[in-house]
Amino acid sequence: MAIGRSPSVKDVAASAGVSLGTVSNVMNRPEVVSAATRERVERAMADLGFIRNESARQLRAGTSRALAYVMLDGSNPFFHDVAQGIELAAEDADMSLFICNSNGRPGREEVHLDRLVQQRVQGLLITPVDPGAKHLREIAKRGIPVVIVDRVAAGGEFCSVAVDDVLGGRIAVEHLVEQGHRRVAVIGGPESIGQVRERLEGARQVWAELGMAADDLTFLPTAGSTVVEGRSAGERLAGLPVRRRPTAAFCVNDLLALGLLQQAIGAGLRIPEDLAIVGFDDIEFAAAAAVPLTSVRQPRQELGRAAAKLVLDESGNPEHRHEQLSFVPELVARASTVSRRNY
Amino acid sequence: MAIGRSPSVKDVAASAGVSLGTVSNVMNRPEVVSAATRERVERAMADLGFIRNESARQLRAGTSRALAYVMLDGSNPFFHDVAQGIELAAEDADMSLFICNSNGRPGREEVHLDRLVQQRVQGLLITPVDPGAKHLREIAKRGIPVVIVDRVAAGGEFCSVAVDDVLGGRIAVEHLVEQGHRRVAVIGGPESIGQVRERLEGARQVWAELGMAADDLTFLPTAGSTVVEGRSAGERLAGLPVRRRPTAAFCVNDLLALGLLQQAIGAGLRIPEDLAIVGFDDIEFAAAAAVPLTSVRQPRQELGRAAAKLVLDESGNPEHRHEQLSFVPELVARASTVSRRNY
DNA sequence: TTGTATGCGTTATCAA
DNA sequence: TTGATAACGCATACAA
Repeated sequence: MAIGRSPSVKDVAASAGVSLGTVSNVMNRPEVVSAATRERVERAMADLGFIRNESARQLRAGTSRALAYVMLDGSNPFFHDVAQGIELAAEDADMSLFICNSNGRPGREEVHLDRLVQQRVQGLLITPVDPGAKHLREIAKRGIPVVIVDRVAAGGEFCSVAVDDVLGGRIAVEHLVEQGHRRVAVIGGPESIGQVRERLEGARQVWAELGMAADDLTFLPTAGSTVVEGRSAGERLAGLPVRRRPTAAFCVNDLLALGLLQQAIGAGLRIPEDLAIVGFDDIEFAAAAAVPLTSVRQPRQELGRAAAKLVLDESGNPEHRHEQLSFVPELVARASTVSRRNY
Repeated sequence: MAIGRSPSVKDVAASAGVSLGTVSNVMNRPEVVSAATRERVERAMADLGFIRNESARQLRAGTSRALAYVMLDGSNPFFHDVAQGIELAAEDADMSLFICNSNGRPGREEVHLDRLVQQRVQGLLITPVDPGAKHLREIAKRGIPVVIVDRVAAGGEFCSVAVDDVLGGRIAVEHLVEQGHRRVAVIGGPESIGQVRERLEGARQVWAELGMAADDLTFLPTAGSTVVEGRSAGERLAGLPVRRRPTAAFCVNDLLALGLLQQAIGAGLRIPEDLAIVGFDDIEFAAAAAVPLTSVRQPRQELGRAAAKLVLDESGNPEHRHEQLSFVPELVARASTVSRRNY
């Protein structure tokens, strides 16, 4: 019964007493084979524990039935929600999804990309370290559909799916001004990240439009957008003289906001009375924070789903044209900016 | 220049004016080919943008150079840290890692598993929904190394890597008793999960050994181990009459603990004075909580690394014997159980 | 309806 | 040192 290697179509054919072509037909065009032989073949497959060898099928077909997503930062739950959206869309299309993580390192990103091209993935989704990197263009040139996720593809060379970050910055700061704040800090970094710049720009735009003094909008650059950086930003904030100290902070992502929140509470500040905080992304932990975090919500799963649909379209539809999809962010107000109780 | 499909060794051979075997040699045994031809071939490869087709190589080799990890719950950062550890070990062995997520659903798990077997992955790591499920045994029977992660493989059929959960429960509760607590709640669920039972058992063991009254250790079962469940457990706790209400809670994971923490703070309790809280896993968000969370630390990355080494060994070493590795958990005391300041 | 033959891209064996 | 050739497992065009 047990043979050393995995049983192949040939083994199944022999066992069922049919030719190898018939076995293949049972799998791929069952309607052309008679019920009797089909059943015989199916039993043989079950008996032998036959499982199709995907490599062989793929070699024959020229391409795989797999998509891949290279995410930027595995420690940020935001990307997992995006991945989940991609996964669901892939599932609908009967595709596999391989998830890789570059951790923000260009080198790792390239290693993953190389491997994925070797695997001949049918499509590639990526939140790149550098959206302008030339290896992305090279992959696209090979005919592999590439979709940029959570970044805008400059120059329209790729499809991309993102949220309107300028608008996101606008609604965050607009909300704070509505809550009565007149001195606001924008916290985030590094500035090399396009999103940081755009969210900051949105903040500045609306600040000016509302007639606020430019000096009262402080930008506090950080080395990264992590919890740790958020804490240290909080310390820097605390170091400012009281009369110039912002009464509210807009953090370019929730990790930063969570760090800031923690530091502020530890320092004895009341949230939002002493310091109001707005984050960005609305990850699950935002709502679950000790003081539930107001955040600019990105439709995380939808982002992923839409991106997956675009790769699939580019891969299958000869009429495909690149699109830059832009989603509208939405403010979710919670206790970190709005005090429920008035004492 | 541009040909429709990806260039193959044949194309490279033609372009370099050598035979296809020579091209293969350049890739796999460069020492046997003369410097001059090697260089010529390499230039041709670069010119054409040749990238080895992994499917073909794999078909030839019979197995892939990929490992896979099927994780149980993508929304729990714990599993991402484990995955990261696996990834690092895979990288060292020059292997790819495919990450899948069953989300606790047996059906998804099986779909992923099927696909991975079709891909002929070289080894499989999994935190299974049900460690006793027979499909795992079937995969192992095919000769694919299977390692159970974060669960103990009962019966020794597989290798497994886990933490001593009974001990984890012991040190958590021991710590609370040391802090002076005499009424403690253990929160977690569902009870079908072996770890929940074991951590609870450890708690009961040490409770008895320390001579405490059995009645004063309350088990509060939950439907799952999520932030939301933690919050609702907090509400149930608050509903208990004050004199029977526990002064401390041991949650079987950090997500629960974070939810409980949030609910308790929202209800105006002081942490740890009114309620002390211990979590389990020590995920990154534990330290970053508003009140930093005391937690039973699992060596998350180490778990992953060790698991990967075991699959690799099982795959390559004919002398391989199954092992059940057990790591020792460690208490990380933070502000949620120990008040720094005495007013 | 079923069988036979060919090729996908790679590696390895053997001969030159 | 290099070249020719077979084989991996599957899908398909074509023949029977």
